[in-house]
Amino acid sequence: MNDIICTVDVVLMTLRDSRLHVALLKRDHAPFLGALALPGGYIRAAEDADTQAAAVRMLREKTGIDSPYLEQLATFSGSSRDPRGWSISVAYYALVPAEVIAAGGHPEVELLPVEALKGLPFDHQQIIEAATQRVRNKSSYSSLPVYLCGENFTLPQLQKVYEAILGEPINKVSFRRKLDELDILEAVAGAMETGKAHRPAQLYRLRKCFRQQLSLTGRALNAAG
Amino acid sequence: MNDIICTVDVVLMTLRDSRLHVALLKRDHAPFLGALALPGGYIRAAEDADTQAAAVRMLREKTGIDSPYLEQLATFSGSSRDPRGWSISVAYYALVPAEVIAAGGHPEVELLPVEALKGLPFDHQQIIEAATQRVRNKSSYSSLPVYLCGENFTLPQLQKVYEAILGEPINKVSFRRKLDELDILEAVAGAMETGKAHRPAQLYRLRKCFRQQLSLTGRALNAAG
DNA sequence: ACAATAGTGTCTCTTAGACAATATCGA
DNA sequence: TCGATATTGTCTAAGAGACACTATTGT
Repeated sequence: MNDIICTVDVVLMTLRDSRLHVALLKRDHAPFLGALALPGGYIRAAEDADTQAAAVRMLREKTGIDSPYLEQLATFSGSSRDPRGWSISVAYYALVPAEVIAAGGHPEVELLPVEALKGLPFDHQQIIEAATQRVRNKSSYSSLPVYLCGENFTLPQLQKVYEAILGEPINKVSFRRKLDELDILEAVAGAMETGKAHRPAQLYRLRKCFRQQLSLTGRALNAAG
Repeated sequence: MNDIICTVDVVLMTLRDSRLHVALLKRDHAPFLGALALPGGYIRAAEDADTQAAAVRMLREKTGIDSPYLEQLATFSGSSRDPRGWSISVAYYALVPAEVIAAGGHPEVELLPVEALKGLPFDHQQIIEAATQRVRNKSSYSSLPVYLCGENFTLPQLQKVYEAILGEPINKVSFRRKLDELDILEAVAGAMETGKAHRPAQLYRLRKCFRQQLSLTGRALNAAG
């Protein structure tokens, strides 16, 4: 029918040491055999219902992860991005807590900070930059960052996640007001103890009805806008 | 290499009678021969540098238009959207003033309101809905709607365009304050006359440096947020 | 002069951010 | 009790919307 190479790539992101990281894997095929690259591969028309399903399969096969949040990012294409020929890559991005990546049981997954990446094959650098920009932008007006937290988290923890992504401090009162308005979190019975030498923080979790959907704040969470 | 059908579809939108319209064409090939559908077609690996170039070509061939604003919308895929088999459609959307469509020299182009479409082939209805949502959303925080105006326009005209897209009235003072802050428009020498029985409005145009890029307002232009 | 809409000044109300007071833990 | 951080109350400042006043045209 045609000679276009159809693939899917997944930008699996997490927060480690207050910095966004992306999951990369050593390629086990030519081209770029052995190079660190995004988990991805050919769409299999016979088994994938659509590209989203292909992305889910790819993530599961290569990292052992089923991410609750997986969104289409954009499609990258052209004759020069893949040495094998004219290709299309439908890119997706996923956000998970760092523990989930460890629990995936694929120790070969490498986490690298999204800045200071270099020498990536194909246009993977560009794809990662687009994903980073999307996450930063979307975090400024939505509840996206909760997917980077574990199931339970405290408000100060969540605020630190937002600040890490947005790269600037957030007003504590405004932040809590916003989350209160959104009404997407619910307090968990027990407070966080961990033996910290200060007042313990209340644990929260995403309310059931919001487990897989995002909430928009309507206004930016940060000052810059 | 594979059996995936690779196509591009373009949602060409304009404003007519204060309502968003989409350009549709009667299909001249099977499947769905004769049905109204989005302008689109196969990606030609031999002549298209990438999918964006394919969309530009498609728009030019089928409507005679070179749109200054053409953005990737999303990619639609799967085994069931096209009766010929597993397919990928990279969808783009373009915004032009209604006059540009007439000037394209393709009288077979039909303009239909984005609401009340029915019986479209493939998943074109869904693609158009996604484009409509994107335009509405993006208009609430950017200068996107200027691409629906002609080269010169008055502020009251531009405000009516915003209001038509957003579907709600905008505060005049806030609207002008916002545009003033954005600093993307410049006054044109002559005022609008047209013999209206009232004070004439100043004509404006997009400043050169903003001809092809969008400006973000940082805050929503409408009340709802 | 009148009708009609453009353009502008200003007041108010909402909301974001600063500041600070209170609460609660471990040491 | 002290140090540290969580949580909450309140004041202030910035920005959006309401209102209304002035400006300019054709009839």
